[in-house]
Amino acid sequence: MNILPHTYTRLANEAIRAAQAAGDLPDFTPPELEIKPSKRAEQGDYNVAVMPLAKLAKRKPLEIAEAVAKHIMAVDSVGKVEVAPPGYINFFINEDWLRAQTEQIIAEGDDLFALALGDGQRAQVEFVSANPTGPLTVGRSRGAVVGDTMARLLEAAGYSVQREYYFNNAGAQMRVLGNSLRTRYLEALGQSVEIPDKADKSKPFYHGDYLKDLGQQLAAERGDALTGEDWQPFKAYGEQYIFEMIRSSLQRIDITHDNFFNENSLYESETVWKVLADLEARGYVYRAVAAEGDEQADAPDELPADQAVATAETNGKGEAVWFRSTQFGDDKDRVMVKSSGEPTYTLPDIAYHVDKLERGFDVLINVLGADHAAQWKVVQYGLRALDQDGDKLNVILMQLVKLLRDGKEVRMSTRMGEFETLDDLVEQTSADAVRYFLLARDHNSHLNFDLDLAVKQSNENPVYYIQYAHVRCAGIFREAALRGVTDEDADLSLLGEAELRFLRKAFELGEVIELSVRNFEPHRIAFYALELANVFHPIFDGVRVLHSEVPPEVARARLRFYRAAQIVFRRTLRLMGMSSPDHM
RNA sequence: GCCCCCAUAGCUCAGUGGAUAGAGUGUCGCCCUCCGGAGGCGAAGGCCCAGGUUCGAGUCCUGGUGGGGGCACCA
Repeated sequence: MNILPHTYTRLANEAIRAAQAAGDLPDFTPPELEIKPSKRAEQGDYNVAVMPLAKLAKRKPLEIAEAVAKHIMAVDSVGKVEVAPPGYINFFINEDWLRAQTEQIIAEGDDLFALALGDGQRAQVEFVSANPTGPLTVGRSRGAVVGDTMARLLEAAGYSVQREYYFNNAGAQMRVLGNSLRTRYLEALGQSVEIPDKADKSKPFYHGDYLKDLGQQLAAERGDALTGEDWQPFKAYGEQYIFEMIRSSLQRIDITHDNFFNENSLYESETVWKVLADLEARGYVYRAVAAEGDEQADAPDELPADQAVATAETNGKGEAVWFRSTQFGDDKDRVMVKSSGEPTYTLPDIAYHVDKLERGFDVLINVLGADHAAQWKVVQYGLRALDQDGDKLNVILMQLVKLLRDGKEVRMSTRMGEFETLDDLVEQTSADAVRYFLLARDHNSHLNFDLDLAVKQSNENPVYYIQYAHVRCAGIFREAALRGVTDEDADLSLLGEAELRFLRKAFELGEVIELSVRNFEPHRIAFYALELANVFHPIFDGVRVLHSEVPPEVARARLRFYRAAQIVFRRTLRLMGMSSPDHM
């Protein structure tokens, strides 16, 4: 399907050169102009300002616009071209052409506006990537929805997309999980156990109810067979169970990953050490007690005694291996290998992205929470240090989700067991509502998820307004079938102004997909869907099909139009991972 | 203290350097006997402050103010 502003942009730029060739404009090297959608009907459907050319051409903008407009070639999709002061060229869509596009929309069906931007390139979206320590939180859910929608849009734009989930099942977190589950298991067996206080940070423990449930399940299945075991079998059991939980939660909102990547495999393949050696060979690594140039890195004397002890224990005073990330613009160098000999998460993180690039992806997208803002930069510095194309790595950095209940913020912590899960949200609203609400926000904006509103509002929120448009289309076809009315051999020239308004909006879908993909802004589709519904409903009110005063040939044309409209809504909803109901 | 993000209608938020800044929701008023009531029409109501760049700034830059996040040999 044609992306109109592309066509118009090409026409405008060709016209400038044609005007120069004809002597209507002086010779100068013109910058590429870009046609943009108009805000008002009298300004055409798309327009461009030629003011930037005024200095180069040494002419008044209006004269330039007139000279350019004169040379714009006639093509099917352009109705007329007008010039407006102080220097705009306004393009009006050819309405006959637009009416005829109804057939094109129907022909494309579920592949409506499949673009060739990606040209078969391989893209990878990494998202969710939560370690298996508990159910998915609301914040992770936002990343899940944003990541999956981004993947759908990339597919629509012609990329071959892989959805990946990165996890670590070996760290201290997982040991805490194993120990926590062990405690719950013993508790379930009736043994007296000590549950650490939630506020006591020196005794890490996962307090969530899901581990109580799991402990009981384990006790029921295995009796007291595991009482002699340490944390490890519990960790293994918990990990497996929690991954199942996460997977099924994601499935409820129609999200499936193609690949689960275990951080540990980077050690098994020794990629981690190869990357470190490579960095060292390139001179970006040094061994030191503190970062170079950091004079007050160790001043334990100034710390209170108890903290000084803790620092000595956890930090040691030995040499660590540092990455000279400051050479790439970082605030400070980063530790890659602790003095204990154990890598920090930064080293495998860089190795992981080296691995991704080695797997041949052309575009990498990571969906991360804002708390990882500093971290991904280090990864990019690492890639650059290794002479890899760090620019292939793109990040959708989401601001955090604030959950509101009774107008108050709900503080959340997985470890405290205090959080709303993705499942909670789905149960309280619906999968469609969760997807829409978590998507319909710019990633740079904080997202306030008001639970009361989401629950209470479910009868009058945008989700239903959008889906209702699809329902209404389906309804007409049900009724038409009963009355024996069909849309075969429709004369589309009978479509009126109202239908054209919708077709114009429908044509913006291609631009929305393109902008979403180009700027990694999947939220655009959510706002577009609402705009589309806003255009649709008033039209539906007036443009009737099965009405006694509507002549049969008009009814036929309108029915054809609603078939196309239904396809646009289904496609749009599908791109958001939402259902397209026929009844409500 | 340093770094990043945000500030637009009562509330929640869109807005690609271009012409007269848009939705949803809330409030108020009105409409609909035939495929709709989870509907339609209308009204009131807004770019945090101060400079700057530009032919043109909600959008870019600088400095404030207010809010969120990050600044580990944790992940």
